[in-house]
Amino acid sequence: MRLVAATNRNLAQEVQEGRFRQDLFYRLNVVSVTLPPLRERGEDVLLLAQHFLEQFCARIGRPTPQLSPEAKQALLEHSWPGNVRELRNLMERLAYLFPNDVIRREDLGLMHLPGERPSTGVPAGLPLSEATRQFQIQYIEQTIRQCQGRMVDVARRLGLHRSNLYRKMRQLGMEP
Amino acid sequence: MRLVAATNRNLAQEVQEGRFRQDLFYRLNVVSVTLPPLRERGEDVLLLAQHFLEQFCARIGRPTPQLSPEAKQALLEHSWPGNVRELRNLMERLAYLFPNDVIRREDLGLMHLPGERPSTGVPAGLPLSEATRQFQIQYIEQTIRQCQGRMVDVARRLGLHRSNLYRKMRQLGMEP
DNA sequence: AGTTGCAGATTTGCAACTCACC
DNA sequence: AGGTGAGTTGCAAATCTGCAA
Repeated sequence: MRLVAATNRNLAQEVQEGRFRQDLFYRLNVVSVTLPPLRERGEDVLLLAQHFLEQFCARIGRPTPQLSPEAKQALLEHSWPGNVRELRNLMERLAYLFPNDVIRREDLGLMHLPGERPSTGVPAGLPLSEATRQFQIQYIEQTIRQCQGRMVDVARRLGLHRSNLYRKMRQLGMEP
Repeated sequence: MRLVAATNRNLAQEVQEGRFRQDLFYRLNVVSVTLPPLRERGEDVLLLAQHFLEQFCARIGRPTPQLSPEAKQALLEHSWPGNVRELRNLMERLAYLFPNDVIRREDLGLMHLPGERPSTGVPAGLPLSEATRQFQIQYIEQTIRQCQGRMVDVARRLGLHRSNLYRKMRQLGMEP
């Protein structure tokens, strides 16, 4: 760990002082920029959480507590509107406020914030068929709106034959 | 450019398989998060645009069109409130909607906005099949993350039989 | 605009299988 | 020896698609 941390310092420093290859820096940049937001990074959330927790606990000189399985699940399900910053702050709070051996789900105090939806606009946990159904309804409705109801245009934009557009709509249970 | 994508994949993979220090990976991420937004990155916008355009055109098997000088100028002047994601979506739209040799400034339709962000997380104007493909990729990836890679659980949550989950993933073009 | 019939393509569930790991 | 989980394959049945009417 010490070694890696040192590497990091050097890297950031090199970049700032222009000794680090700009194209390599660019690569890293692209890699990172292309990375999805925290909520889409799955297990990384846990790795990061662990990392922050250790870091803060070490700073204030207390042993690092474990995250309970339920707590981990909660971390994975949270949408992290505040991205890494939010995760970091949460871990800091935990390090200070919960001097237990194990961090439980309740300790996190995450709860679903209103307006918190997965990036797809469709709630998680549904069967794929149902999730897809909801998505397609939204998508078709949106297209109908954009074509102002002209179904020929709608069908063309959706890449469907007219007949199948109607069939699809009936199958999805949309009436108008 | 292709190399960058490959590098990214490998890096993420290395991390997952534990051969790449997780904290170093985290460092890279932080480095990137701290980087200036797209609008301040000058010519990178054009490089990225070109890259995405090639990528999407290749996927649907059409020759890559050129960006006219005016179009390039427009790309550079745009403020990219949606960052790289927005740029990527735009190039995808172009690949599908404008089968011309040259993409003109008007084709970009940048000017207006920022209301046009669809609630679905998938860009508008795509064929339903392609839009659905993208949605399902996101949805499945999200589920895999929440199940931390245990494909039995993933299949159960998606209401699919395991075998069909794998078939679906291959059909959608997701390998890892 | 909206429907239907039909043939061909796709997708599904299911079971059975291999492979690896412990 | 078990036991678990990943990943694949062969069918037949169900579903979806394009086309023409």
